Amino acid sequence: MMQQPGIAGVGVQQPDQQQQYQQQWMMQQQQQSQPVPPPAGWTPPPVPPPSQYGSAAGSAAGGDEVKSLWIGDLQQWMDENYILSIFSTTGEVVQAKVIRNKQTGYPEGYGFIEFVNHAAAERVLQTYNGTPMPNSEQTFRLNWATLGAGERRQDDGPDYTIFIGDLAADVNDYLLQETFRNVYSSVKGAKVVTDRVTGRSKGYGFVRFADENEQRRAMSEMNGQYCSTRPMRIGPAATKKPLTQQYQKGHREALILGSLELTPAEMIPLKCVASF
DNA sequence: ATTGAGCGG
Repeated sequence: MMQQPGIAGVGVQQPDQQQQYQQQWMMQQQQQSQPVPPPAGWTPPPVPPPSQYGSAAGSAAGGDEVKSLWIGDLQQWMDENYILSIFSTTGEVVQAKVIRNKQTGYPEGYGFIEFVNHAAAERVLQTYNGTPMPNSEQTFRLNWATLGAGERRQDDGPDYTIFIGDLAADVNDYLLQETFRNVYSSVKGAKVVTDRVTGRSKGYGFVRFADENEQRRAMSEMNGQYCSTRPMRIGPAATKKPLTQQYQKGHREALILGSLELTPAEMIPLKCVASF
């Protein structure tokens, strides 16, 4: 019905073609260690030079407004030209950047898109986030670029998160979020966990609430309810907490045990580790 | 597939 945004300018490939591209790419990767060419059949459109706006426009008026979006879930062949071809149609993109590993030169799977102003960035965020990416079976994962420099994400207070399992393959962030937001007003966001390489859903995700009571209610009320074609399985979210630094999986168990009860005999090995 | 995490220059 409504026209899909973002596919203008880039031809949509059939799924089997897409598979071929990916296979081709994989084979190429085994032979060479160079950045990846775009899929055959995809030609980057002409791109306006970034210098057209430059840094002067950035600080000219309202230097504190956030004008950049973070984009994630990028396939390795999705380069700056791919991004620009999608978002530069309005002429409001200043630059796009794909972050690459300094050693290997390979894309890290995310990037940044800078716009002429905050409003332009917000339009793109609202329009494209969660919609299909051209030449891909994934959907856009966009967010404000705020963590590095610039402003901080708004502090609405703590998040109360639940775990959602048994998700159908087609459920993305947006659908998951809307499923809960239709019932609970304090839903702050949702995230479906995807495979870094394939971009496919892993079948589970998380929903964050601002209100602890709604979190509790959702745990019982939404368990077994349908999202897309399958009933959800809801559970408590594992603590994604500060978890001081280097303590990882193996140690976390010991830490959790330590916070409960430990016999003196059990304490000894921990003390030994800690003393060195 | 069943407990995320990906924010530079």
